[in-house]
Amino acid sequence: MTTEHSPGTAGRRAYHHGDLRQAVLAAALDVIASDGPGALSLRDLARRAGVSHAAPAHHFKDRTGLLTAIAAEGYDLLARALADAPDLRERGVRYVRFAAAHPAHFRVMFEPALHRADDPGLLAAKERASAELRAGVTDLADGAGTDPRTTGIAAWSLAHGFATLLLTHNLDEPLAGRDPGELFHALAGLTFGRDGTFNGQHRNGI
Amino acid sequence: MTTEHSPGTAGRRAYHHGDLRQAVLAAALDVIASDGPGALSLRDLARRAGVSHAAPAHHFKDRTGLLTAIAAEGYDLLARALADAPDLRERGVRYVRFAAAHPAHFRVMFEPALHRADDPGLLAAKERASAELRAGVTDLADGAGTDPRTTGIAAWSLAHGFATLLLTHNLDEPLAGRDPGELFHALAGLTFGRDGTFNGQHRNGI
DNA sequence: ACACTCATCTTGTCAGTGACTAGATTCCTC
DNA sequence: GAGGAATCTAGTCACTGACAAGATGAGTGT
Repeated sequence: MTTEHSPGTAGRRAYHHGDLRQAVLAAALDVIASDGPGALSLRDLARRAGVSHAAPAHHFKDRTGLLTAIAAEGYDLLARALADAPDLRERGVRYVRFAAAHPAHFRVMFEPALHRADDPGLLAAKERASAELRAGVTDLADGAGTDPRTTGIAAWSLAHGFATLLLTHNLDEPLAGRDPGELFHALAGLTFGRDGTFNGQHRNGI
Repeated sequence: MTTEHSPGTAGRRAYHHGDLRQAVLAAALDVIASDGPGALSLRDLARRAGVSHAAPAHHFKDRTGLLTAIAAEGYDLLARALADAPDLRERGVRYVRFAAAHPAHFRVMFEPALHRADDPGLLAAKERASAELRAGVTDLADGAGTDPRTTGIAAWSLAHGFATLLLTHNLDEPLAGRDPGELFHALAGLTFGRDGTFNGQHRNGI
């Protein structure tokens, strides 16, 4: 239960948890993924970790601090997941896979009311993820006359909408157990070409 | 403040509020739209309406009941907003406009953890909205060999993602005060043809 | 006018929660 | 091994959601 940080004190409950921050984060992700951020209780997380009710506050200041840390971690994971994607379509697939693999992070990231918007760590991670998203679109700025900005919003909307509907169980029936990434890959083929450009550009370019 | 239900008792505070249900609903939508569902407090809503802290419970049973009522009302409003749309593209625009006009409803609708999933009223309203969404896609089932089901998910994802990003303030900068509906109209033109079919169908059909 | 019933609202209460404070314990570094 | 910083405990306060019991008023039939 409580991790013993020193072998010598085996049997006696350690005063220090060892890695309370990680334990609280992990428990919080569990709760959020299954019951949403509203079901989060700092005292419950403390109980799960086997520490007093006020212990988590030292690591995260308050509830908002915990959620801010989760959001920042989420943006960081997303940025890393998107890096080095070959084209826009694959980037979208990775976006969807990220949401499926880290549902708690994803939900908290896109609920601004939950975190401290001016947190430096959050802002930095968000900027990294944002840069990765933008990078995916500039690849196709060489195309026809369509505004790349608008195109980027379209691509982001498609992936984000799919991910959101997935997490809110609105695609459970159509998926029927299939891999969400595969379905999105197929679906993106209807709107994006294999080379990562919009079909509309080709059509307009003819 | 408190509506007097009888002219004779003017000046004396009425024992009955008059329309507490509507007052609580309206206040709840205000709070949710500005600070999210997590900031909802039944006692605060009661205070705003000028009634005792337990009065709202009679109308909504509990917190979940209140949110379920909001979700049901939202699905009902959405179904009505989508009805009689000329084509899929316009249906998408209306979907986005609905989210912008009823942000609180929209947020609660797509957070299943907040409502009682087996509520009959909710299920009925949800089915009405779902039927309207499906109706928009069957219009283009006459097209080429692409799976209409997949096409429907793509269209829904695009509109839903745009709406979600809009409400989470991720499109504030690109929009810069412009009408979200207009931007989505333009954006949908990149993926849907003017007649409400996917560009990809034409391309494949050539 | 009267009794009956039901919906609505009030008052009182309970356990659980987030935030804060002061103090105890342990770790780390010099 | 001493001092300081990090981590955790214990106690408290205001607030919240949920529940129960009772008060008030509206509507209805006679």
